[in-house]
Amino acid sequence: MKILIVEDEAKICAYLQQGLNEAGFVVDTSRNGLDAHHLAMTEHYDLIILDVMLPDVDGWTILKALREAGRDIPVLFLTARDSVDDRVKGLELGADDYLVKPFAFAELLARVRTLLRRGINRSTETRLSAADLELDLLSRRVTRAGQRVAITTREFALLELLLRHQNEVLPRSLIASQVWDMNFDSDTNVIDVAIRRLRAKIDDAFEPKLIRTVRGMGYMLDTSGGN
Amino acid sequence: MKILIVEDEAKICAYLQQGLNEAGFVVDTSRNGLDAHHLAMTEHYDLIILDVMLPDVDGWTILKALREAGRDIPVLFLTARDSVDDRVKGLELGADDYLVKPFAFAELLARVRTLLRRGINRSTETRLSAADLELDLLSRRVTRAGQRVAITTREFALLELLLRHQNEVLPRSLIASQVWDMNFDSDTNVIDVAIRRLRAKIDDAFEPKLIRTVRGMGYMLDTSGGN
DNA sequence: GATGGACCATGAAAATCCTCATCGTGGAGG
DNA sequence: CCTCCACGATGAGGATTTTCATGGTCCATC
Repeated sequence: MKILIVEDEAKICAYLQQGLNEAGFVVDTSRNGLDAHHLAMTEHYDLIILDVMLPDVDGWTILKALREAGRDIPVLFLTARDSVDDRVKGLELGADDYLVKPFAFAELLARVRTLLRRGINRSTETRLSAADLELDLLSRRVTRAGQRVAITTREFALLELLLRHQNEVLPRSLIASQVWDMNFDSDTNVIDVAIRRLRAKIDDAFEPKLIRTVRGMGYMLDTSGGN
Repeated sequence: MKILIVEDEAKICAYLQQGLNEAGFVVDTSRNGLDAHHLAMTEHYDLIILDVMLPDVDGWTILKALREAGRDIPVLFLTARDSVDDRVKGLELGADDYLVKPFAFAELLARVRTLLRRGINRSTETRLSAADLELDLLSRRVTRAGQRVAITTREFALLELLLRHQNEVLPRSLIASQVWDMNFDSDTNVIDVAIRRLRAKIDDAFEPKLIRTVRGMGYMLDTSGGN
């Protein structure tokens, strides 16, 4: 599997390359948009990791050019934490996933694998939702019944996981591995507490309750309205 | 590469197995000490991951038996956070590394790889030290000039990294990748702050200063006493 | 239907961590 | 030698996360 990394910051670029190499991928890198575009048009890549902020041409432009040239390579966007609105437009151009800096390498790797596994692109997921709960992956914004809800990083990760597996029971161990990097400490209740915080924010003041406890199993995001 | 996991807690066992499988290892598991011993004696493994707390025979006994039978398989111990003194003895029996629960999977994987890479066992590292600074890997205890110093998880990870690479300059990016799971946010000073906290604990009140800043490069643990 | 135990919920406190603003300092270039 | 600038140090503040203690609830068993 061959991956092209387009990222101007040398350190980040080097570490992504190293990390992905160690994970068994062949990796090319480009530090600017023009070379990136050229490479993407001439070489064959299974995936492109594309920083939006580049010194010359920005990421969207490159993506757009690729798509217009009929190239259906999966693209994983790297975006900076701020400057939200700007970015939305880019993702609408056909990126396949996004990642907001800063991020853990494990996270990147997981997404890379997902993208590669599902083959050619499956169009952008900008938001997830269940009932009247909406979660905007790009801006990391959450609304319930139209109301904006403030949410922290961990809470977001947890909620995203729940939403990506609606109506599936998620065992604690799975949650721990996804949201806490597989930190399975049998005698801690971090997850319970995190669920509690999440409920306080998105369920306490609303109906129907979305987060359901499945005794002895774990938690699930239940859209059936309770039955 | 074939690994044997000996761990009684089903969840942990399953997740280790899954994780290591995905990382490309062949994995057998055992939920108790007797089977584990039997497997280790009959099958060929490149590494054994061994929980000390088992329902029947404890980890040390198994390790001891293996060593006495002349089996030089690398062993990675999993220990619980508490009950410190008990454990020290086990490690003296010839385990090759240890890991204190809870731990991140990334950490486990790193150690597994290290152990496999360096081939047959290289005897236990129970503690690291530099000048009058001592760090007990098992109990996660730190002393400077004989005085016990309280330390947090992150601080410990950072200090361990510095100690494992004494007199080498560690670039920020490397530190970020090791201590923060490759969380490279170019404009944050988490590392600086963490170094600050560490210095406050192990350097401020002592001489010589061990943590040295290498301008433009990073930090290093310097045992040369400053020159 | 009572009892006990495992499992979960919850609030509050404590620990830890990160951000931010400001200050200090070393070194290059004048 | 002086000035300026980039880089690092530092303290304070706040946000987040974790721990802990307690209380509630479900369910198996008697």
